[in-house]
Amino acid sequence: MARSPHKKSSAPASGNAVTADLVAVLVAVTDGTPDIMTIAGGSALPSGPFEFTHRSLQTALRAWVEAQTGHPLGYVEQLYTFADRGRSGDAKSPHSVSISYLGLTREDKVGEGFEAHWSGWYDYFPWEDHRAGAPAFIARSIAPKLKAWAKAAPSPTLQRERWQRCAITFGLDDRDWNEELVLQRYELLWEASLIPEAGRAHDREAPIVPGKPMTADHRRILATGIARLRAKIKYRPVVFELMPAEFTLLQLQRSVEALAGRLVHKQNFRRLIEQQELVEETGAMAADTVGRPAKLFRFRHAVLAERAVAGTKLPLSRT
Amino acid sequence: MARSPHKKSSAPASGNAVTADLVAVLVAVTDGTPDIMTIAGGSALPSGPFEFTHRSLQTALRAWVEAQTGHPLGYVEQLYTFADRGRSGDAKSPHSVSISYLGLTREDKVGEGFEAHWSGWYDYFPWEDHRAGAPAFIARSIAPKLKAWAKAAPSPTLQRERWQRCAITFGLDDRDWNEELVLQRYELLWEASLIPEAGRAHDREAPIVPGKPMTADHRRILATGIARLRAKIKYRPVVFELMPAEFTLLQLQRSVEALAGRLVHKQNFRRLIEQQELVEETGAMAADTVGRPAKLFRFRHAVLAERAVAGTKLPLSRT
DNA sequence: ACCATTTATACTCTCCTTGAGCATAAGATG
DNA sequence: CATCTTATGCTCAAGGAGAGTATAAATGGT
Repeated sequence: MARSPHKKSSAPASGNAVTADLVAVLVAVTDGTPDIMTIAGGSALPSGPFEFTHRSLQTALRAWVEAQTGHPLGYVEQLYTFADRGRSGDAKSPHSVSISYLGLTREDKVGEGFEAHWSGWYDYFPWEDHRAGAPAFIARSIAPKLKAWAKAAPSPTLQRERWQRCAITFGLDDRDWNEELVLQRYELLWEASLIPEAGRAHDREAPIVPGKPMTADHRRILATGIARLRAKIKYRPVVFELMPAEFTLLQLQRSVEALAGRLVHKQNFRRLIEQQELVEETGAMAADTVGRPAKLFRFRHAVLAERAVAGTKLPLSRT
Repeated sequence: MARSPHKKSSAPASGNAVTADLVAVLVAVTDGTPDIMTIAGGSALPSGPFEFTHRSLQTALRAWVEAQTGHPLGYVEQLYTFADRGRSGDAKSPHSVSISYLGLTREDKVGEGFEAHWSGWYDYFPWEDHRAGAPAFIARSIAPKLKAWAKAAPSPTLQRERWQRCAITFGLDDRDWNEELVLQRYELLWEASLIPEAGRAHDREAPIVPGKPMTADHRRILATGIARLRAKIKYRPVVFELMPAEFTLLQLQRSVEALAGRLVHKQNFRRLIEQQELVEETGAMAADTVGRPAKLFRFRHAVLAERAVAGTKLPLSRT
């Protein structure tokens, strides 16, 4: 950076030209399955160069997604910006800045003629789904590999620190599982060379953990998006962006659980939703259900005005 | 964005070249005053083009700041990325992408020969300091102007919505003050043309609110940084990045209060800090104090390992 | 020496939230 | 009609948060 006081207009004549790319984590929930939009057979997130014909980054993203899926994006939030030095080894390759976004959409139809389609996000992060308890392969497969990695640290102190980190992020040694640590877990697995994308030559033989890989750092971006969303649903009414116009409280709960990757106490969930007046009855009842029919609710859009900025609560502890 | 699946390397030959700028919100706290680093006589945040000789954006920022102040940056976090279409009207001006960062630093010395210096952040946002209660000019000056703006809306419904928004963000009509809504307040004042930076020609005569303006959108970036920091101190032990090696609990409390812009209950503050084992006694006592001398504490760096990712609590309600 | 003042520090108390469980209602199915 | 399934209402105990009381340890003035 230069010392000169804010002189954007006097742009450097050379060397600093870059391209700007957008990368999108588009989320939808269908029948309790959280999906993300992917291209290239599920091996990449949708991405492309930013066109400066748009007013802003967000506008560009919305326009593109809406053209792609035919549906408006309910909620859009910027995630993170990286700088890439072009492909390694290829000095001619241009520098680029990648700006990633999280987008929530209600429907999961993808326009015809596009190669984009929806993939379940737990295909990429099977260890993140704790709705049926901690997946067995964490204890059976991941934990031992992490232990081996921790043991491989040069000093006993470092070994202990590594293992402590593993135990915290993966909820080992009787610790609680923290569903928000998606990115930390991914980065830990990367460091331990348990992720194919990390594949350094000398680690080719390293044992690998389940989960579908993605191009470049796309799985990391996805992890960032999931982490952000899991944190956000706890204090902002964003879940509703993923719901149909009318829904039962159980459907709402299932969506929250799908995102959080863990179950919540049903009665407490209802208590919180109702006491916050986030929803109102439509008067109708859910059709063709098993068991007692449930009331249908709709999101009270008024709350967006009442406390567009204020909080929401969900029975997911925020420790 | 293009439909092509992830082809960064096949960069567009034209039109998409941009420059990347970094903008920094650097925060330090001295004697209960939160400061930010500014240039150009306090009218701009430090910024400059990103040099691709650095490994990453964060590295570039750190290097630059350390060169500038001679001190390592304790904590760095990305804030937001904007795209600018060059200066309006100047078609030749290059497009640019501005990436803003929040940085915390312990000392507030600025290297010699630089024009950078520290400014109190409440100079720019006087309405954000509620440590001595709500500033009188909010009720006396801001609220009436906001009310006038709300009344100017075309329909009664819109008038009500506008006013509701004002009341929520500024804690009017007996609502609670929410210190995290820094950005929302700034944007509201902007919309109401009460901010010089908003200055549209036809509003030149509009009454203006106290607070020092900044170049371009720098005050908005600063608002983003303050908001982020106010939110962060509630669940991450970042305050310590701003403290000297040893401090009393009151000093720590004053720093938190300086950032949050509001007072906290002393006994409860201590209770929380101690029960979380964030600090440990140094054994020494504070010198030359008024009143009973206080024990000196230091931050327990171990907690960064123990729960690098886990939470912290402060007696600031998160409604 | 004594007192007012200032800050430090230890407890207590009450209300609210949260996590969890029990009980009952209202449908479908055989 | 018994049983299964989901919906929905209610209670209870433990912990946390907000706020107040009481006491201790220093300083400076009279």
